[in-house]
Amino acid sequence: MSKITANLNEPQKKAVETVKGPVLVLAGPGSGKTRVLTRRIAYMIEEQGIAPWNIAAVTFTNKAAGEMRERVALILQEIYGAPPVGQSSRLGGLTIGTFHSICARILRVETAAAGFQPNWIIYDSADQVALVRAVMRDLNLDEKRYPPKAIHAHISNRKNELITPETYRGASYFEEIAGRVYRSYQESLLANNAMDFDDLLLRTVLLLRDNLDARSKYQRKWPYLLVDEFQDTNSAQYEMLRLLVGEPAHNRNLFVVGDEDQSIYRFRGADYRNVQLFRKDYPDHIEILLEQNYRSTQTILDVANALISQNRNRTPKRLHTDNGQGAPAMVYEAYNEVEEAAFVADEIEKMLATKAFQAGDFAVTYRTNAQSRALEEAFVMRHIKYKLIGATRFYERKEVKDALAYLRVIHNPADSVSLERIINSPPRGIGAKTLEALRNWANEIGVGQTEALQILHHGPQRVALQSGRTLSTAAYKAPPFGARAQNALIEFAALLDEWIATERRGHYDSVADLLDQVLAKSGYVDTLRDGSDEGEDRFANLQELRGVAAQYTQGMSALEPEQSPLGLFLEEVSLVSDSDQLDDSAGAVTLLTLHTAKGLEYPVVFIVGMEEGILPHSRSLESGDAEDMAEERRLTYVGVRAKKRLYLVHCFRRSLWGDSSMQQPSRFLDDIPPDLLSGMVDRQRRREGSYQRVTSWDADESERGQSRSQTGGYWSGRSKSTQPAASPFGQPSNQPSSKSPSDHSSPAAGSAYWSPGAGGKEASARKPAAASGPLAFKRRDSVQHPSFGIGTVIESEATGDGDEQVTVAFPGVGIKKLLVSLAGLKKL
DNA sequence: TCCTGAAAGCTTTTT
DNA sequence: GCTTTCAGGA
Repeated sequence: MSKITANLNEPQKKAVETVKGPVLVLAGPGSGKTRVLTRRIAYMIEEQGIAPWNIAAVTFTNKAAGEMRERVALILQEIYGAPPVGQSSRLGGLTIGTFHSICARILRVETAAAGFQPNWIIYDSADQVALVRAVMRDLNLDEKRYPPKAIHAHISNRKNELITPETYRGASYFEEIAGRVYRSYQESLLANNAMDFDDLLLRTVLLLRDNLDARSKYQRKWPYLLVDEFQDTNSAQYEMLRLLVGEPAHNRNLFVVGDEDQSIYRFRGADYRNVQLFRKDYPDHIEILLEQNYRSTQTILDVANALISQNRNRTPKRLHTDNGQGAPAMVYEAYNEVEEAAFVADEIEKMLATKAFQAGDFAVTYRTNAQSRALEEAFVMRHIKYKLIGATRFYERKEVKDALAYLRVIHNPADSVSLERIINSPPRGIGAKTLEALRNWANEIGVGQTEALQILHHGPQRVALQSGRTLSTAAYKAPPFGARAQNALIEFAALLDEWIATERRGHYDSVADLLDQVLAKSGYVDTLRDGSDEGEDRFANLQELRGVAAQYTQGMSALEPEQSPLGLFLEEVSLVSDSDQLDDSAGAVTLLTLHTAKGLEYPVVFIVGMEEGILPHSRSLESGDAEDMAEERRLTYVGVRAKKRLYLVHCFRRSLWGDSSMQQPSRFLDDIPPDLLSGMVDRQRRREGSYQRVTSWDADESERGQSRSQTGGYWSGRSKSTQPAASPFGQPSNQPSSKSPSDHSSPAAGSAYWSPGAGGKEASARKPAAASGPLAFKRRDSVQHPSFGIGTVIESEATGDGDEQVTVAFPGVGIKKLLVSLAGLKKL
């Protein structure tokens, strides 16, 4: 038996060892799917002798990709020891990346192979909308009647359905307009030598579909394909997979892992029905269900099940766990979002005080980014360290975008969107009028704006000579600028020219050098650092960007010859997401949206804003589309990812767009059986609009043994409730608790579990067998390893997939990182 | 051309 | 409530 599959349960083992595909794995939450994927890769390489360069694993975030690669390396190193001398890694040539990054690589290579400069750049969402807006202005379309954002979304959706401007057919007047914009937008992208996210997929699919050579080349390159989060694939991505796999008759090796219930990206074209398509397209596939959960307590799992079982069109799964019953999920109604945040912060403080948890154990999740503000304020006030994921994304900050725009224009002078962004930033006397004139003049000559600048700077003869092209006669006429404007333009053109030359000749060590030069000579930094705190903040962000840029050096382009360091830098920066920056440092509470929370797990999870209009979101309520509502439910389901404690919090009132309105508790709360919850609110009474402020817990409650007197709070519908009376820290008092035997046998349940001061007991009472439970090893433990001998634990941490990674110092051997499930470590 | 203050519009979710 | 856009004056 392979050591790689030791300690896996039967379905997991089957998923790893079934090397003949196609394989469809439907994996419930917390069922160890990352583990299965990483071990399968390790198994293919070491046990099956498959070359790593014949394997491609596709994920949806760069972070997941990076982690997967690290974990595979770790497994291989642990089981088989250090790689043979001269071979730095067993994983050489292994492709792990997102759909988008893999497509970008393919397109770069193919562009270069076709003899073109692969220096196109990738536009982010803001650039894309800006370009749509510019195009619509040219077409004289009313932005009020046709919001550029909506038009852009429509175009993006069509692209994800593989509809090109040529095959586009508009069914309504709006769509007819959108079609015109689409065509024009696509032309503009081409003129700017740019692609949007959707182009990366679309063009790769078209390449593979229409170009037999390219198709067979990549089919031969990657006979082994693995896909994570398969339910989040859109039509283009599914088609790309199909093309890479080839005819089903080839019986090529396709392995996909997904969970229809966790499909939450419908808005960007993801279609969980691809699971059904897969079944149909690969009738000989093997289907494996992973139903054992290693993450959560049974109660939390029951909550999740109760939520998701209301959805139709799903593959029923029976999720179960050995982790024990655990405490009920807690429902709390706060008066408003300020009190909601205060409640969350209070609870976290109390749990921190028990020492049973650290700040990094907590996640506070919400539907929309806007909800983070109140939480942040509460945390700042209480000096609780937190990290906020995603609100103002780093790469969307103005100063960062400006700096990148400079670099983009240097890399790709055709990029007029970036040029227009920086041409007068800092102000250098090139205002709207001058810009307009430049645009028109460039149009007239039939060149890009950067080239027009060069004509202005060097004269048409020299530009024509250098580019080897004939310029139109318009280029030789006097330029239409006033003296002042023309001087400003020429001065800027000279700067740009110098930078472009520096880059072309490779006269910079790292991208950071280039960035320094640009920011200094453009005067950008001087203008930014105006002495204000804000200026310093922004400058600090640029320094952070510089830190990233410093990693892109001349040396690295040897690996990817078709790209300059600058090109590599710009590409990677375009394709990272904010969650990729999520570090695992345990020092802070994490604030993040439900979407970004997917794939992560925390001992304690709060879902705030469990209200109609927030979760489910008003857009989904108003659309009346059952699929929209189903997705909101899946999103809630995805959010239920606590290992031990789950809080569902909602508000009585909430301020939205300035004014405050009454909120109804989320319908999803109604779907959870009351015996899984504590702190049940009498929602009937709530609907009648009454709200009772409770500042201290009454005698009635203290009799039940619950203590929370030190913290005032809001509570409603409790004392005169028609439903089972409930306290926030215990089970519903008149609910029979016989349902869960562990409630009685373990202090890790019921009131003691939740009350402050009982944390010590809780930690010791936990079952050591629980896979995702407490860690089996701690600092200073003496341990024995079969080959390394006796050592001392330096550090131990839970890995993302329910395993535990222990760092051990072995005297005379060195420091080793070991996975508990594999290493055969014994505690002495 | 650039700065200021007022007004409008805005918020799902992300590669 | 907050950010982006617009209008008007220097």
